[in-house]
Amino acid sequence: MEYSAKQLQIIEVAERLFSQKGFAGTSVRDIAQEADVNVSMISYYFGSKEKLIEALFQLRMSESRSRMEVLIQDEDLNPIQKINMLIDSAIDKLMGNQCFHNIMLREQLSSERTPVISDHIRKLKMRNVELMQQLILEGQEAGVFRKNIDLSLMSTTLYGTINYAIATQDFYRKINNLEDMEEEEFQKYLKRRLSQHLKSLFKSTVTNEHHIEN
Amino acid sequence: MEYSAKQLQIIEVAERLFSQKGFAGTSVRDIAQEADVNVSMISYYFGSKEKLIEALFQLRMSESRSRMEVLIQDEDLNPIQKINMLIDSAIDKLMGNQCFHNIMLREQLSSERTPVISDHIRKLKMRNVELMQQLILEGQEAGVFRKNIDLSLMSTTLYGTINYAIATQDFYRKINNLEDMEEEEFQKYLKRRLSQHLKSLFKSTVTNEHHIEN
DNA sequence: GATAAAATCAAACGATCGTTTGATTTTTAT
DNA sequence: ATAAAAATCAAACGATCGTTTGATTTTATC
Repeated sequence: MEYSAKQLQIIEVAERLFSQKGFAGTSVRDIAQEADVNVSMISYYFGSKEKLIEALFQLRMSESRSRMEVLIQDEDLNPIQKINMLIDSAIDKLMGNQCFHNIMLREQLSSERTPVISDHIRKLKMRNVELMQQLILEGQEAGVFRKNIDLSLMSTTLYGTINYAIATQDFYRKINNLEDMEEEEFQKYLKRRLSQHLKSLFKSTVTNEHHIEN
Repeated sequence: MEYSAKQLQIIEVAERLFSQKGFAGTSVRDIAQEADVNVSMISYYFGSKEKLIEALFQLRMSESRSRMEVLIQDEDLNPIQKINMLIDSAIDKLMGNQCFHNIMLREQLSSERTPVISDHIRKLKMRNVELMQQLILEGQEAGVFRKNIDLSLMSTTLYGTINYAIATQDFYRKINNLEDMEEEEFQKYLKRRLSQHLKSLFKSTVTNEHHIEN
């Protein structure tokens, strides 16, 4: 599906507003006004408000054809390096599309989801979990990773941490006295800290054998 | 503030519906119907829909007077044991009030928040972060914890992981072939796995010195 | 059991919702 | 230049929104 400049404009405004105020909390008149088009253009172009968010998902999902799948095959990288690449790739993707991933997280919190959208999300999550599973199994076979790792919870920690960090970034700014930092600089800073933090977390967890008391 | 049985009934129904469909996605008529009261009773008791969700926050926040603060002082526990207690306490709290914490997470995703509510959330998060900070500093002074730990990102990982695990629990069920498990049993199972996972994560990260390449 | 207060209700309020209509303008194709 | 197609618009549609009204019933107080 190809979209005209006007259509893309509508989609992008909708993305921002859905992210800020939620789907139900955003009216088509809000979108029309900020996108500088007539209200009726939304139904005219997309059919309905519901179809609009589906178009947004369709578009963003089609863009996310990840380069990870091929990079993962690289023989020159050791398991830890591959995991680190996966972490940075996830950080880049989520922090580079904060509005969209905010919407996606909101969708996952809802119990009344559109089948079309939840299918998209399920497929994407499946890909992510399988990717990490493949990487960790590789590391285990190479003998560098410990055996008893909860694969799906490792994914949960990766995406849960990034999502939550993005959701609470204002709070992070405040308690770390970074309120004077320029927005762009702060984004870079947060990315770097997240990267260090998650790599440290994953490396030590995945490589060290140890038992948990209690 | 004291609430009658009817008022509590309304609050509890509202909590469930806000959790399932979001605040804007839930109508006062939905709430009234499921709570088996007349629509006007919501304005009559709480003043408005907005005041209703504020009452919900007020109530749940007042209940959450954590026992952690005192248990943390226990001299007989070593730093790791205290961290483990903090983890289990967080899991219990979030998984025991999934609806409310779902709403709270949604609020944090919104940029147009009610000041009353975002104040409550900020205060709660501050408490949590300070608690973990205190524990980790204690471990560092005792010489068992490494020095370069991103304190606020440890909190982010703890709450981000639990929140995301709850949000995606259906997916977790599916990929781990647990679809036949009874709901109650699954909740216990997820709690146990989360506990093991997070304790393993924290212990290895917090105790082992190592540098991160890249 | 009379009186006041609290609770409950159906109905209606004005506002806003997503969507459609039908006329008009702009663009495209011949 | 002309006809067809696409885009744009103000206006209106019916539905639903949160809230209020005013009458009625229930409960509490003496």
